[in-house]
Amino acid sequence: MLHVAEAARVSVATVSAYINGTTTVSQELSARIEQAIREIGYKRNAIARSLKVGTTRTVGLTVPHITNPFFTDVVSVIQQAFDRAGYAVMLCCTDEDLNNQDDQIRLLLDRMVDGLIVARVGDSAFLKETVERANVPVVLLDRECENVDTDRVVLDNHQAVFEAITYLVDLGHKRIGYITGSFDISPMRDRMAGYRAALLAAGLTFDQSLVRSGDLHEADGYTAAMQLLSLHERPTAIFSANNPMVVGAMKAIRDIGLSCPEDISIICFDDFPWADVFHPQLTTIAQPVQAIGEQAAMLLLDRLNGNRDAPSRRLVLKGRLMVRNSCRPLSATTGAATPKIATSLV
Amino acid sequence: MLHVAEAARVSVATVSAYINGTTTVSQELSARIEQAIREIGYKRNAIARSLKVGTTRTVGLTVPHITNPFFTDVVSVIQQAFDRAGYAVMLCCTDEDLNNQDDQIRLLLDRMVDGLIVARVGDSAFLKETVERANVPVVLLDRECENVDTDRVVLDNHQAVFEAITYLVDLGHKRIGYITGSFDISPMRDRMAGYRAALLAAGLTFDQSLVRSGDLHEADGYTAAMQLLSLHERPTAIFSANNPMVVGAMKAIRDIGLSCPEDISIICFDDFPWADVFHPQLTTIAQPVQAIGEQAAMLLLDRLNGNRDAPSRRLVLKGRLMVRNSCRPLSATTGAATPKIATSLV
DNA sequence: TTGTACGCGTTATCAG
DNA sequence: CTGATAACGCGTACAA
Repeated sequence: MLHVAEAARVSVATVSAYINGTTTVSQELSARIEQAIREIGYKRNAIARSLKVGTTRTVGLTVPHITNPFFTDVVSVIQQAFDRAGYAVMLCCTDEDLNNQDDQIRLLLDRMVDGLIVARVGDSAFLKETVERANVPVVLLDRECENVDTDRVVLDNHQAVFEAITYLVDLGHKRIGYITGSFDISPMRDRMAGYRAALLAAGLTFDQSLVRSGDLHEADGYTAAMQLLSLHERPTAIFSANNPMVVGAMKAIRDIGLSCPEDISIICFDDFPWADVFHPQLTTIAQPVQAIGEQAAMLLLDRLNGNRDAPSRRLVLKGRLMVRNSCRPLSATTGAATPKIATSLV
Repeated sequence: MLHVAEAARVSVATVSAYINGTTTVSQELSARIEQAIREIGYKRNAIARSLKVGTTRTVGLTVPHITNPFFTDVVSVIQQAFDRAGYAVMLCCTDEDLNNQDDQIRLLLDRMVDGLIVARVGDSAFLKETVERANVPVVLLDRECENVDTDRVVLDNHQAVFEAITYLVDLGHKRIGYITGSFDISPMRDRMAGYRAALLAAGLTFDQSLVRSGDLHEADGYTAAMQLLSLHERPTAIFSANNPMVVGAMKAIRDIGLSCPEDISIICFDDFPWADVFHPQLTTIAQPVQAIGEQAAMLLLDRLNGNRDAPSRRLVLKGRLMVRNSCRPLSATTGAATPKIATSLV
């Protein structure tokens, strides 16, 4: 900028005023400055600017795994929204690890991000502290954080799973396997609650042996499904609480020599682009990823635009059951009666 | 830092020296500083530091679409690599738009990123200029940029497609439809060249009417496949030059009442996690995403670590044909003979 | 309308 | 081993 000022034979203050439009600069000087800028190829240094004005026009975004199609989509939408608003976004993946998350948030804060969107993992005291002490707005995504008072956008997980399980029950299924992640994140708790509520509403009893817990990865889904399918009294349907795990479950079904939906019905949480192209066309619970991403961005942008003192907002969106063809009526399920026989033998 | 200095009754210079280990600080002062830091909860301001030292420990990454599974994976790997190295990464999606790309690179440069990884779109004079003028190291990813002298990691697209088409030819296919993106990016040119070379090697003649061009999106694949399948002399196999377009192609096949692999064989570029779980299990060309991401990160990190003057490096990796069950011998293809009849009628 | 002087938080230099 | 001071590049009172 100094160079520009010299080349244009004006002061740096004038150049700054011209660039930021703070005050009107005379035609003549404007022209000289404009030319000098072009000649020098001057670019304003955003870092120096940030140091002065205390804002970086950069936000931080942390998600567990970007390869999980749900997060892929949400990240994509959020990125676009901030791009439009002239913000850069720093992306971090926690890999479901609390220490990573804390480190990354620290990293982001050190770099003076103006705001943070986090799909948290675990119960982070540090995150809570950040929300309360650091003066950067934080919006929580997908996963609740009960003891933290800040903006958030979440799904009505209970309702979504209730609907899905009820659909299965209406098809006649009574033994519905359930593959879940650890209950230290709210979606897993709420989804399980939806499962139990649907069972209860249908007059079915909850059977702990039909529930298998994993760590949200494909391999965990595989193991869980293997165990479920090896049960004496095999479930006739399986619900997977996330997408990567259902891939593992499908592989288990294949490896064990069964097929879907003939032998077993499948529903999973989170839709994906291929769902209605390949067979079986999976019945899924689709989250409104577009809305989720846009709302999260909107909440943060609103704070960034100055609305700091409004009480924290909680947006809860609805999932949608995408009925395709991975579920069959119990009566049409191969060996639907076998379990009964097996049971009576035991 | 000033506060810390005051609280510890030392100068800021000493605090800085202590924090950075620039010079040894006496036990006593170290203790006082340490305590002051803890009490104040002092965190070093990375922005101010960047302004002074001229480095941000942040890199920029631009890709066309993060929802394209290939880029999802590569971004994930790159993100992890830089995370390990203590760098933050700013992610931008160009949406295959040259103006977006230029804007985003400018944005990144303004923020003084230490380096750039770009899966470019179009022929950007600005990108070329950036590489030559700006003194930030740039590594090109996936897409070549002939007239730009910088590090890059690309795939041997020619060989990969040659192998895939040859596989199809060996199955007896003679009319192989080809769905491509615009030829202004190198992979599309090279893949097409591989297609033609394979045809030539097999003594088959290239038929322009079997080639359809789209804009890399799912919808384009749909349109292209529809046109191909409506040809009087229908192709017996289709190759899609990327992943999103094959999803569209599969939908077209479904909507037109055909099925894969019975009526038509399919191969597409880029593998995806579901490929071997659902039917048809798509035969694909898998790129070594892990290696691509790691190498790209490695190339940039090497420059960042001071190796600035080495001549630019070009890493070319090999794709792998993942043979599954979306391709059948021509003899086993339903209506394999029909085209001949149709032709003779015309 | 334009210019001067100062501060943002750090680090590097150099004198003590 | 420590401290004063000058940058880094920019924005902004305030004075002219």
